[in-house]
Amino acid sequence: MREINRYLVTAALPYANGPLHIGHLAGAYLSADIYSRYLRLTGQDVAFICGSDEHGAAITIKALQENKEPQEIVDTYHALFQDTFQKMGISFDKYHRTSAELHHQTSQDFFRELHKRGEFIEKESEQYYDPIAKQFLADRYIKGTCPKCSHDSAYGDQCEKCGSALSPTELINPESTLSEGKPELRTTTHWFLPLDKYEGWLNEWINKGTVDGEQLHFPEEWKNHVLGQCRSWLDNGLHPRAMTRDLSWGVDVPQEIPGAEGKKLYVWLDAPIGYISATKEWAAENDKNWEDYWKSEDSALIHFIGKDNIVFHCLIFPSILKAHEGYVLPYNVPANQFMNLEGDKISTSRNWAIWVHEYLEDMPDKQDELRYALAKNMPELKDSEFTWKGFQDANNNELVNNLANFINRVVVLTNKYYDGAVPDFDEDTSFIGPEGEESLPAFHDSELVRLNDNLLDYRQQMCKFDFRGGLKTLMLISSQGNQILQANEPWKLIKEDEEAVKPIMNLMLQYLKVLAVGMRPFLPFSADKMMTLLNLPAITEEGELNAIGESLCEGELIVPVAHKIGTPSHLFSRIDDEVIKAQVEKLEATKVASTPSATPAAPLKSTVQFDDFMKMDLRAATIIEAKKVKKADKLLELTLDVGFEKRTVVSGIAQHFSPEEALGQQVTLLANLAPRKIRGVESQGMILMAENGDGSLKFIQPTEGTENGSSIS
RNA sequence: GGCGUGGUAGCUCAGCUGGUUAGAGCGCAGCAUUCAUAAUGCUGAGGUCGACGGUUCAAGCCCGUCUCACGCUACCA
Repeated sequence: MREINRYLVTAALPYANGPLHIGHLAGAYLSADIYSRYLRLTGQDVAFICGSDEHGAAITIKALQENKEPQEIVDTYHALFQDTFQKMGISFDKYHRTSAELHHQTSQDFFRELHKRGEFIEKESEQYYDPIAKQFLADRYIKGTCPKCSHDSAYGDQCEKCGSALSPTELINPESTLSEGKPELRTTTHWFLPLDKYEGWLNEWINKGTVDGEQLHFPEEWKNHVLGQCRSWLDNGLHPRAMTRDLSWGVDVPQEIPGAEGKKLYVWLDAPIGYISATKEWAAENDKNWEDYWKSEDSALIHFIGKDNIVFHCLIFPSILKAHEGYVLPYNVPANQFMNLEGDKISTSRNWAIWVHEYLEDMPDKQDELRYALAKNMPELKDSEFTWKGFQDANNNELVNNLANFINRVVVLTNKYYDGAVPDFDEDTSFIGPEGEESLPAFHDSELVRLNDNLLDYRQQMCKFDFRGGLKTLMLISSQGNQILQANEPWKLIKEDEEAVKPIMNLMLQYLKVLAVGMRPFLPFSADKMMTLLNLPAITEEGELNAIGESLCEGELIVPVAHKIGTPSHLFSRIDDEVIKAQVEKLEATKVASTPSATPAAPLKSTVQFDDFMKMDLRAATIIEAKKVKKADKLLELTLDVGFEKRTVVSGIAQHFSPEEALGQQVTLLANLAPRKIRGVESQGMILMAENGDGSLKFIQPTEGTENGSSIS
């Protein structure tokens, strides 16, 4: 196995079209930060890299909606991200952005190299082109009449009214949203990465960790859900994947390549290369060589991501790296699952989230409290749940009552008995250990060893990405400190035998330093306060953990005798019920605010002529049979009584209505829609639905007394 | 629909390659204690380990069926 001498830690690039919520932190950033800080404490060479993902159609759309330039949108969110991460203590070595010139160059060079090597397959297809704007149009840039509901401004990929997924060529009267002109079909070329060709080595690499027999990682160290997802894809066979798009906002395909005009790199190619360009920028600023981190056999590349990104980071990006040659492949991808909030999925669109920038305003200087609550309950192996009550309990019962209180009682006693100076002691003085065990000669030494054993447990857990376990071990150290104090009762003992108190208090002070350093990855702000409290030099994350471990092993003190500590001050404070109640109410209020009236209505579509409308034949009809379409989650097969005949219609409403609910409903039918086979069933028309702001669907129903088959106009 | 991952005490979660009475933290009850932010310590009560069936001397852990949650994917005129 190769030796590892440096680590490149990445956290998923956040997409610059909305603020960060606690799910983002719990999913990738906090884990990545904890791990990076931990590695630094063990003296490792670490580059912790991230940046804003600023390209893609979604950002252009948002810009259009808000009547802004895409650059304005990404500037706003990039600034917000930077600020939020910095305030939360996420210790990126470099936080970059994909709109940076360096990134454009880097990703273009990458594409060039792959192209030169002949790794791409070129595929032609017919696509709409706007002759006025002189570019191919992404699906989202084409509007037209929905063939399903006759909604007159359906997008090329989806009709927002009826929710149908569309392909641009299906639209009636397509129109470019850029120029409002009529687009024409033209042949366009795209470059595909033939993932199917890589199946062989990917299989070996994922399942055995080897490439050409060389051990690159250990699959048994990877998380189950990560391996499972990868194997699932591999077993089902991979397919070529387009690496370019016809878009206006993104990284240009190198223009010297024939056919590149108007083409942009696919964001999923562009984004992970952002890790590379960010590393380059960092290296240039810090007198490092970026290639050491990306191209050297003794570097470990670790991607922290959420579970929705697994395939990309475990299969597609590695394929890209390998096709280019010279790059290391990921050593581990410790993807987290998702964090739910108060019993519900976190949802940006439903505004069911705790926004980190708002938290920072509402709860000033409580970054570590949030970091603790998230870390303690991180979705490392399965989805987890965040509740405000849980947050309060974790703060009050664990941070305040256990940790901060332990620290405080030690500092108070030390100041009271020894005027703040670490006491010297007779090594043969005995006392009681945390489990109430009998004291032995030189007990203090063996207690230091025990402390080190805990530290070793902690280190092992941290190495295995078991951060919750590591945090728990630290809290155990704090608990054991409380136990030792309780068992020995120095406040009583001091009246009978002053000498006997000294080894106990000395040991407790050693505990405090271990806690301060060990907690640094989780609670960076508080760890610093602890060091100040102990009047010790600030933690620089340059191998302090190793130094402590070595000393403890040898039975040496890590806080020397006679060292003068600071005066007591509280590390954490209680969070009252009212504060929690206010947050819960704020969250509940978003549920009300997200009701249809508060959701912005879909923009009006462009004007149509009367004749266009008259082309549609709308009829009243009643659903007389309804059943689920097999092998389709969203489809109901409906039989409609249209008065003069019966029709079969397949409709994508199964997730909103059960067959029983649909049965007997009178609906509006678009009767002259061209028939189409869906999942083997011919659908003769389409029923009209209204979509509310919350995404729920309602039938468009004639009032009572309407006869089936009557014409609607 | 296919594939993947999970469903363990009131709550949030651990349980390695199957092995004696299933664990932790919080909450709850009782006792002890006061140095400390009404903090701490000890003891205890709580689980048919999603359901059913199977393999085994032995299953939370293996196999099958089902169910629920989440992710990826297909479908969505």
